[in-house]
Amino acid sequence: MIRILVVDDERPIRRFLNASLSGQYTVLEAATGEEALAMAISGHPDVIILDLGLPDMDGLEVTRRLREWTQIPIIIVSVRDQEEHKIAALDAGADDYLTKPFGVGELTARVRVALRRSAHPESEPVFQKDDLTVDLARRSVLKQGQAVSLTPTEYDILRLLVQHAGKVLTHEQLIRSIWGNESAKDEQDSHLLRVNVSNLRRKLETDPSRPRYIVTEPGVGYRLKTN
Amino acid sequence: MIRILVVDDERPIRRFLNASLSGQYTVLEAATGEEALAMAISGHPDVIILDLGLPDMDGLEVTRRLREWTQIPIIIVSVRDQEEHKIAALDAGADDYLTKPFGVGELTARVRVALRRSAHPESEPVFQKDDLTVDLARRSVLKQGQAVSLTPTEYDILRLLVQHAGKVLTHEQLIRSIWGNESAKDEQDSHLLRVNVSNLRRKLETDPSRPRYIVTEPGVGYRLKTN
DNA sequence: TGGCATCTTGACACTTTCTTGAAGCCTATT
DNA sequence: AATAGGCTTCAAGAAAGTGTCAAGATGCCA
Repeated sequence: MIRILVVDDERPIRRFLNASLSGQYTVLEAATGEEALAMAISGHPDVIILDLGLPDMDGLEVTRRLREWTQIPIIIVSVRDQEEHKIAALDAGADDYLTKPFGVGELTARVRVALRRSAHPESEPVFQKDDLTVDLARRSVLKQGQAVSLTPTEYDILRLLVQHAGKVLTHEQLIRSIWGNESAKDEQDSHLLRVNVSNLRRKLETDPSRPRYIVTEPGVGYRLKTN
Repeated sequence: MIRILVVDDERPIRRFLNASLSGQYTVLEAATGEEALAMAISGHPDVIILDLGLPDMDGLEVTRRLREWTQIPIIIVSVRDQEEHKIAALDAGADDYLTKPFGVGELTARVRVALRRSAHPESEPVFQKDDLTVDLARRSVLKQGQAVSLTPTEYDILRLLVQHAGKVLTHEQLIRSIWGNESAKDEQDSHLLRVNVSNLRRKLETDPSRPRYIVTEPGVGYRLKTN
């Protein structure tokens, strides 16, 4: 049975959507952003219907957090009708945006569209090599089974490396992804990147001077070794 | 350049959409269903924006005909606001449905969503001969399965050779591509190129004095042997 | 407000790569 | 066989890139 995660803080709406969908799908529910993120991992939904107005976390943030590790279709459902909200949500990684109130028929039609496309199998969002494990879904990094605590910037770098494991990420790609799209060729940013990679290696590598995981591609960038 | 096919029978609307999109995309236009189907074949669009109200053929029919042979994303744009129209279009194979009037920002955002999804299948150009493997996507070079580390300049030369495998690259072409467009016929640069090719061969060839991969075309340039 | 973690910047040592000159090697031609 | 022109190799100083430490900023939370 196809599984749909409904995220909305208002109980009546969850009940309504549940009733509308449960005939054809297995419906999971979440009332907060944190719950949504947890359910997305444990519940293995095939589609997520997400309200933007959550009590603990903005829906946009939930979308971004999900997109750090999964391509599960996200259909935004919101009372906010302004164009900029729609654009922001779609660019944050959402697949569709429906303004409340909407017809159940249209919603299910858009769910069908999302499901039609997501027949693609995708790789596990987990990186494993030797004694290092990175689970993007859980945001956990383990070294010899021990949790490693990374700063947000360090985690961002590691996440990008994991998402492109085996491939070289150029300095520019990393800098753009982490500090924004502007800064093109700033020596200061490159330095900042090197410092962060150095810190990251100190936490992850057994011997930071001879990296096994994050290897330098001189003059180009960094790469996460897959073997 | 990414190509978008705009299908609408009203000239002003086509012009408007063309003006809105042509900054970032190549815009193709069609005014009728027949034209749309023909353009979808000949124009190789990456996205189709389709009005439902066409003079010769219903937009739904166009959608179905397109879906008989292609998965190009179709974004419906229509004045019809009733839910059953939306459902019918989405179930006919459309990816999205926007009701006129709509904001250009939202349209382009939804175009980006469509493109984001279809961007995935990337062909990875790989050069393989005997015990040498060059994977441009991963930026990896393998000799007998062993990773070979190249300097940026060496890799640049090899990349160019791989991209034109089998063909001769003149000294001038190589020098221009690697060190910039100025230096035309400088003996110093030619020497520099020879030194780098020599270093490259030392790393790649089993017997650098009798190259199997990078062969010299005397007086002309270098060539990567394909067989 | 102070404490805390993180971010940012600067300084410096270190490593790799680039560039250049010199010398030797092929190969075709006479 | 000698020669000339282009090609290859080697070596070393110059230039560029990289890693690390540590001291200010900055921002956040209690």
